[in-house]
Amino acid sequence: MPAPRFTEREIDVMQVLWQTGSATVAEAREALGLDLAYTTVLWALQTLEEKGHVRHEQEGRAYRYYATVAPEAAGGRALDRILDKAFHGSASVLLAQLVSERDVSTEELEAMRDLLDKRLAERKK
Amino acid sequence: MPAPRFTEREIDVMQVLWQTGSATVAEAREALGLDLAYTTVLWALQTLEEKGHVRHEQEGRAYRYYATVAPEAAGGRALDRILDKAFHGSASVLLAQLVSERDVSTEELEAMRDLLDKRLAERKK
DNA sequence: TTTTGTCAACGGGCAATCCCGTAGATCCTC
DNA sequence: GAGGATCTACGGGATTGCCCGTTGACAAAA
Repeated sequence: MPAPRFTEREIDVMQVLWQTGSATVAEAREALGLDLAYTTVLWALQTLEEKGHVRHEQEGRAYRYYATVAPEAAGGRALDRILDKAFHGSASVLLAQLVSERDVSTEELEAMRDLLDKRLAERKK
Repeated sequence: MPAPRFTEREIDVMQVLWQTGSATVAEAREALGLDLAYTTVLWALQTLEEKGHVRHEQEGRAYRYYATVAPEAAGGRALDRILDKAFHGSASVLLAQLVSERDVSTEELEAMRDLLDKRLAERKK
């Protein structure tokens, strides 16, 4: 229900959780690579939990944190913003930018085209 | 050289400049629609200029502001971030999110597919 | 000349973000 | 037990984003 909006650090931490599935503070700190104090990472996780984007379970003496928001949901919301602000709401202009000036593999391009074909076929019906 | 990164308000203001081409403070304030004080909009433009994302020319007694960054460039950079953080760097997953849960017209879908076809054809050569 | 209106510049205030040091609890080892 | 390691909780400091009121410059109208 809540529309996730993340700050800089928050999204860094979320990325770790999305990639690893879950993490303790120490694990997240390690995965981040940045040179942050333990309590800084703890603070980020606690504020994320306060906002409901993360939950934790006790694991021994430590907390293990889990994302409660799927990356696609967060990404989708961010996409909305960019689409509106920078691409006039045009998905095709966004796509053009996405595949230009960026190395997208042939396989990926084909997958993308197939996806669109499929969606167009459905629409025809 | 400059890697544009915008805050909330900044992007609002940039959007005005992108849409209208240029604007004085008063014009931008008007176009924003939000109920902001004159000096608040001025502040936003001045900080944007400080960061090099905007420039101004004298026009009568007022300044006329222009964006120095194309919306596609700003959007592309933002896309980079999302692609990396929320979509594992996969453009196709991002595309899937883009066309689902969002109303994209059939024409637009076709334009997107054609774009990908074209790009794939070029790659074959 | 006086008044009025519009403009940029300047400074201050508030809240959020970000970061860390310290304290207190708990467990493990000796 | 005592000492060390590891964890969360708590509070404070620095920075940044954000917003506005006031001031002074300037010109046009009265």
